[in-house]
Amino acid sequence: METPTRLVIYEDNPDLRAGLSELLAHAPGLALVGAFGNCVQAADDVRRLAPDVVLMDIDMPGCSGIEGLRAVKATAPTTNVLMLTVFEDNDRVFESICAGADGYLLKKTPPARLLEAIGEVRAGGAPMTPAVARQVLRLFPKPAPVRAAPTESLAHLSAREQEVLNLLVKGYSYKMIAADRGISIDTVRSHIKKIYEKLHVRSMTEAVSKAMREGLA
Amino acid sequence: METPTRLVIYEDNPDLRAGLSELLAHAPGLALVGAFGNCVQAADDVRRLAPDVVLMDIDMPGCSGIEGLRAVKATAPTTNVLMLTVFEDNDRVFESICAGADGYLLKKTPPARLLEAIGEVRAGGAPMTPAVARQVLRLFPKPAPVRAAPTESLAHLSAREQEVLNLLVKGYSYKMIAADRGISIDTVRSHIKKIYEKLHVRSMTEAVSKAMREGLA
DNA sequence: ATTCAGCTCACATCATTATGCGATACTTTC
DNA sequence: GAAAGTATCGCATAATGATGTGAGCTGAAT
Repeated sequence: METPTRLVIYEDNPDLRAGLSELLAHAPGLALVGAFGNCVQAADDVRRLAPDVVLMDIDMPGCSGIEGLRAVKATAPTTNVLMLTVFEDNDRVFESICAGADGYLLKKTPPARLLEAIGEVRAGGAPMTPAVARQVLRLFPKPAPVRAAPTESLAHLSAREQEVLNLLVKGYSYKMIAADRGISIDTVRSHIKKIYEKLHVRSMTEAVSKAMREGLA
Repeated sequence: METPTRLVIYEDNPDLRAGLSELLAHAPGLALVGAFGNCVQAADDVRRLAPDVVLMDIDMPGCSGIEGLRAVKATAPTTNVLMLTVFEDNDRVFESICAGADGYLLKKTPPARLLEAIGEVRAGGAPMTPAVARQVLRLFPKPAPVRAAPTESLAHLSAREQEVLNLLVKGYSYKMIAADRGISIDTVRSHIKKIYEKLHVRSMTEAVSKAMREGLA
């Protein structure tokens, strides 16, 4: 490790930025070459400073970290970008991943782990907080194979209810479900009523939409 | 955490199985309730032993760990399954994820980290070796373009029709769509009729299901 | 032994959807 | 300039869905 890893930080909170800079500037094998409070000039910064790794806060006012991520990746695709966030927000995890983030850490990550993560990403890994990793797995499109581990809300459904919901997703009507399962249409009604309660929806369409979004693809 | 975490191990190598058992049997907060050399009876084992967490070796002769994973998830979807492997093989990572694995660790993972991972998965996380995480991320951006280009059938819809279909997917009723777009409910009917013709469906649910499958996620 | 959750069924009533038929008007295309 | 496609609206009827209330049966959990 002769040449140190060139590092750039984006973090809007001045205190936190100072803290991170302090920590990382003196770490062996690292060279902190820039620390910014916003990422409006990210493309420029990256071109000029040629960092190996970028730490990008995702929750920044004005220009969000995701835009910053896109700018960095558009300018220098090989730069490794680690996203930092306080939230485990589903949407942003997804967006970040689609935009090519190389890792995703919560801000509460201890400093030692942060240094470790920088090493890992340089070694071709993708450091992730386990909680985030779980979300990533959930987001994962589940094509042909057997689906398992339905999402939370879907998990409260009884076996029969999940069965009925599956048929709804296939476009079955009450009548068809009753015929298919050999039960009365009133029983189907009963199941569907419970499904609605549990999923907090009020129509078949909502139920189908929710079910598919939550993994019953 | 009064009740210990019930644990089951699948690992074909007797030495390694013994080692793991030794390690985990005496760990605080853990109760090792089973250790098997193959997973042909996985469904049965899980039903009988009701484990909270399963450690599944992915490289087993006869019945692969992925089949074991599927069996476990099919029998008890809430059981957390951690996959263990020596290889960072892309296909198997992918298959495991699709089958609902809750974590993915390399066998060279130090024992301490393994214990940590069990805790993490119980806490709703998805522990992953960084190298595996990277692969998972790589698998991601690819499905995205698929979604970006709506399938043929969806493309035949006029702008207005796609608009209406989008609202259907959000769970809107005819009435709500009419209000939202400032058009009469009969116009909504008219649009929806055409949508049905073009998509070859006969109900809102079918339309929603088809729309979501074909990219309107 | 009792409670509780899930599965089953019934009846009633109102709201919403599905479908057919028809009409006017505007654009784009041939 | 006619034809084709889109967007708009109206009316009517039959089918389906949404919701409430109530109730018997089972098996698992306490």
